[in-house]
Amino acid sequence: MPASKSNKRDEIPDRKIAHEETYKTLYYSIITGHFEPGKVLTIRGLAEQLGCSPMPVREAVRRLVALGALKMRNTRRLSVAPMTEERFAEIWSARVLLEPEIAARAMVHSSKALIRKLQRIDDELAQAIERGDPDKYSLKNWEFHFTLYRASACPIILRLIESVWLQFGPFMRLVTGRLGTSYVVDQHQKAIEALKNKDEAALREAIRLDIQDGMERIGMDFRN
Amino acid sequence: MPASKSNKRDEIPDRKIAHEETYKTLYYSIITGHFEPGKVLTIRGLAEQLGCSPMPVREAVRRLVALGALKMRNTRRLSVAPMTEERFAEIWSARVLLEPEIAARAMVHSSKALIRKLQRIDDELAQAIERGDPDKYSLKNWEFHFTLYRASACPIILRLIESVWLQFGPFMRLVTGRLGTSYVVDQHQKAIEALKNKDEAALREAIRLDIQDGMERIGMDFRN
DNA sequence: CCTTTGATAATGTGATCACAAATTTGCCCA
DNA sequence: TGGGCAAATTTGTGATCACATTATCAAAGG
Repeated sequence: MPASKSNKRDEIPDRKIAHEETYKTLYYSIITGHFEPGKVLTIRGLAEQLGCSPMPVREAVRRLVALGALKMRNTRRLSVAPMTEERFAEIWSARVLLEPEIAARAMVHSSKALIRKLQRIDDELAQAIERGDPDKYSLKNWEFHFTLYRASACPIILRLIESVWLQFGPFMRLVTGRLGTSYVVDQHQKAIEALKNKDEAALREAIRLDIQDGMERIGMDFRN
Repeated sequence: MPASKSNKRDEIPDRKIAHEETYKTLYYSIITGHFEPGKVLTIRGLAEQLGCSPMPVREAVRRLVALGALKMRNTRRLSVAPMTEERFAEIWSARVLLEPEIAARAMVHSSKALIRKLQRIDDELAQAIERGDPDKYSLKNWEFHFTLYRASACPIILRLIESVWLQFGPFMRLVTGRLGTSYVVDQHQKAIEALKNKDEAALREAIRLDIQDGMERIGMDFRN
């Protein structure tokens, strides 16, 4: 403990807190589409599944309800947020509103290291598509977007986008099943190119089209 | 219980749930600026203050942390979200991004009843300014915006805006003190006019300017 | 065979207790 | 008088129990 006045910042690595770990587990499960929309959950059930007491699950669930990922009905029934056509359209709008903007802000802080990282993630994503691995596809797609968005250094807007992703994540489960049946232009590559060229308009457009492609593919499944 | 098949919808009025009531209480306190940014809070302290056990407070706090209103440091220290210049600028951006958009969507569902309601709220707001009542001013300003935004029938985007307001709410406390010292153009009236005329561009601009006025007044206090 | 109606099981909620970690206090020493 | 160290308090976290309410399901009734 060299400095006493400047070291008041709490930079403790990260203690293992059960409800935090529980939250992360549920977070990734939801955002990569492992939960079916509307699926009924129970706190005790999740606790047993995760090997902990109901207490940490209660707190993690409360956070996810606050973000709109889960829904707690007034009949004391917990479920994954269901999807309706209205919700779907609104999520789409919110994504188009927020994500091109944060991508543009990320470009300011762009670096060669970031571009390499994004390229590597997109390579792995392409592999996942080839191999027909929907779980890995979802994960890598999430990684690509949030690696880019995090570079923006806009934590508040990032949190808003996280909330939106948590709400349509369960819906991706329905689309990942028919992965690879329809070829899509790789907007991620266009985004990387735009980053290299420092072309903000092109980046915004690439993100917007990527959202459109993804949501249209989900939307196909939605109307059945 | 007349219909059995159609009445499966759970329209139970609203049971009194302690942690829900606690959340609402804290929500209004934060969003109307009753809490100082960075102020240290304790779960037990709030529980005693609200006259309940720590349990409901824990759940309410967890929700508010998820929305960015409160901050839980890894040293187990709970506080109102502090403010920095970067956070302030980002909140401003998020507001300009989201609020004119949702206002425009509200115009589609606009009605004479809505316009009357907004006019009444703005009258009360003007009274609050005259009387130098900062608490009522904050409340009525919140009422005005969210009454308008709720009319958009966009619950997801509305939740995002709620999250943003919860994050700059505590900061309003610093500005409401010098209420009335500087005259500002009433952008609310321009917004109401735009609603009457179904002029989307004018409504967007009124909301944008209202945000700008408000944030600039807050920003003045911020740099001292 | 379908609907209704009991009883039974399961669930979210709230309270209380135990504990480790962090903060605060108070004392001592230079 | 000022700064550092250790005791004592406070705090968030996790577990467990009790309870009102809701969902589940089998049996009775039409």
